[in-house]
Amino acid sequence: MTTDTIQDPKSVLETRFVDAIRAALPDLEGEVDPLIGPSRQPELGDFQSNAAMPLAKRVGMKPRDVACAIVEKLDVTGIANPVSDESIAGPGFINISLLPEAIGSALSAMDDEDLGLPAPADPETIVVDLCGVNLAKQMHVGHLRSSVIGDAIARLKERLGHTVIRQSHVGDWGLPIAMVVQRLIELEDEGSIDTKTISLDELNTIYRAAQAQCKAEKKALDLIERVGGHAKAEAELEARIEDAQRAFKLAQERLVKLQSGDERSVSMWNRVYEITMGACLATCAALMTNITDEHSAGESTYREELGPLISDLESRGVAEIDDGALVVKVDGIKEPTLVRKRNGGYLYATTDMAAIKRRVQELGADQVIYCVDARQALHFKQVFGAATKAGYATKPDGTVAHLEHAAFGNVLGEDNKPLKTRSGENVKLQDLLDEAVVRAKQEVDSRSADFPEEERATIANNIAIAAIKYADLSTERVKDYVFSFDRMLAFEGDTGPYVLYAIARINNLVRKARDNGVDVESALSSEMTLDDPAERALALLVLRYPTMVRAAGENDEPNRLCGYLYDLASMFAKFYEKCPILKDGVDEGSRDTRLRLAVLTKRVLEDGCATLGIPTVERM
RNA sequence: GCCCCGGUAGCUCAGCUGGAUAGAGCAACGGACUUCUAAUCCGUCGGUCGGAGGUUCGAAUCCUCCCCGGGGUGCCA
Repeated sequence: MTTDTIQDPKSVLETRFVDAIRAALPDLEGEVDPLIGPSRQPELGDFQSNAAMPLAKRVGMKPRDVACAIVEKLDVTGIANPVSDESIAGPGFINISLLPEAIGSALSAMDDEDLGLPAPADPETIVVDLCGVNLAKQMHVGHLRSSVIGDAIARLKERLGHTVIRQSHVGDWGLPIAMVVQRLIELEDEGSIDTKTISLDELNTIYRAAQAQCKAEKKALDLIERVGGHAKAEAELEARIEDAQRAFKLAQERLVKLQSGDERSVSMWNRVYEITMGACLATCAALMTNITDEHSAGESTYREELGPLISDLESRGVAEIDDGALVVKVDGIKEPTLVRKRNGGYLYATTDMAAIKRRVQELGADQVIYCVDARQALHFKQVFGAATKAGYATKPDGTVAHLEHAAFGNVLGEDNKPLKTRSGENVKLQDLLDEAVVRAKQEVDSRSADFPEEERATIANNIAIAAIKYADLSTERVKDYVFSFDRMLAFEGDTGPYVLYAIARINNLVRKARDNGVDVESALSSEMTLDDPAERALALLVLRYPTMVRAAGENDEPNRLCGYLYDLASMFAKFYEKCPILKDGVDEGSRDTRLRLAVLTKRVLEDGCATLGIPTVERM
């Protein structure tokens, strides 16, 4: 960047204001925040400083007098219109109107490869835990959020220049999996299934049957306990219990075989793994998330590490025996973290501690972000506390990694209850995607009948995925949200398709300009002079992009960037209505400025979508 | 019982971490298409920001208590 290009107006104003405040209040000690932000009232200016009010308290003056003193010392040469007492409003807001050429040169400065977001000098290594499917189970809407939000957070961190390692903590180990493996082996021996061709749906059915069997036992035992050994109840349930207990015992034995590397058990487990991951990773691909096999880090991969980890906790006195179980007690957390059951078995907290150890000490994470359901809040609080206490979150250089649970809420149906099918089952994620694509295709077919069939299919697919992801990303993460095809695909208002439409319009504009013989390349490097209010408003919003990406990325809040992209698309639509570009009577200067502004807007929209993992379309 | 998270327009949601008159979309009503793509734009209607106190120049935002909804709470994951 050359010295004569003007930086981001906000940071320039911040420097100027700090200088003015120092000059106006020479006795002031401590930090000074000029509190510069976009104007709340665009008719009064482009930016405002709210610094006078808090400063007034510190120096014991009236806010307005402080504002006057600041204005007197403020030098905005080269960036904004001169300020005076007229610029002060209300209790002491100072309004600033930028010079058109200052906006123009700031835009030119931003119009480079990285769109005003250069790579940081000290990038971090960040592990993002996402997706987290379970063997023998389909992906459902819960995985939608973990995958879509997790991938968006990962992309945001990548966009900020950090090194991201995605980790899918696949539920691929433990008794439930052993039950499926056991059942499959039985069914194979009976000759009633062919494991070479079995589908994930069939596996899922077997999984549920195995689970139900386990639950039947527990329910029966509970019932007997309640009726106090009633002879009739016992007789009625005896057979079922016996059956369930036998299955349970066989599953436990199967788990031991699996753990000891028994050939048939392991090969069946491998088959279950292949089938599940094949289907789930295909869905991840359909969702256009960057989640592949290389990101899978199943619970099974930690199994050899759990024993040594427990020994370590015990020998160093980090964990203690409590009522027969091994627990880690952490100051400030009432509930101790259980890491070993009375019967010697390990728990999910044990595996999660091993995961933290690996992620921090082997993968070198400065930060580990868990994109997991909000109901796990206490679990992660416990695990983070226990792992930190044990030193597993400490890197070899002695720094302690930041562990964070990026929690998300439920996906609800239109009845405001967790989304289920009519028969009360979890909605399969793939079914959800398929339906969205079908609906989008109908819309594209009717609106763009002249496009080739193959292109319409691609457009429909991208619009559907964009609609689903935008809907999932645009609300506050921790809140539940209501899933509605009609709303997200309505193509009206605050939706993914609306943002894509703005991009498509700009592409069309450029295409048309070329057709009209406009020298687009030279227009895109022309001097920009912004006169019209709609141009200025759009330009100022474009300039906020780097700040918005940082805010969204640093706080793990993709919804902020979503909101910005909608605002930008909306502002473009207003600009597009008010500022003709290729129409007759537009002088070349305005045309080139507007064309360049439109194309820069498009680049920001596309970059923002890419940063969130939202696909775009060339035309629609 | 204790802990966590929510409560903003009829509906679905924002609200830039304490700033000026609380904003969008949908729904309702009224306008703008031989058009640089109307999947758009403009206007009207719609609010005791769950309630009550408090903190201060200023509170949807911070602190306390209460009400409502959801979730969690030691040997499942």
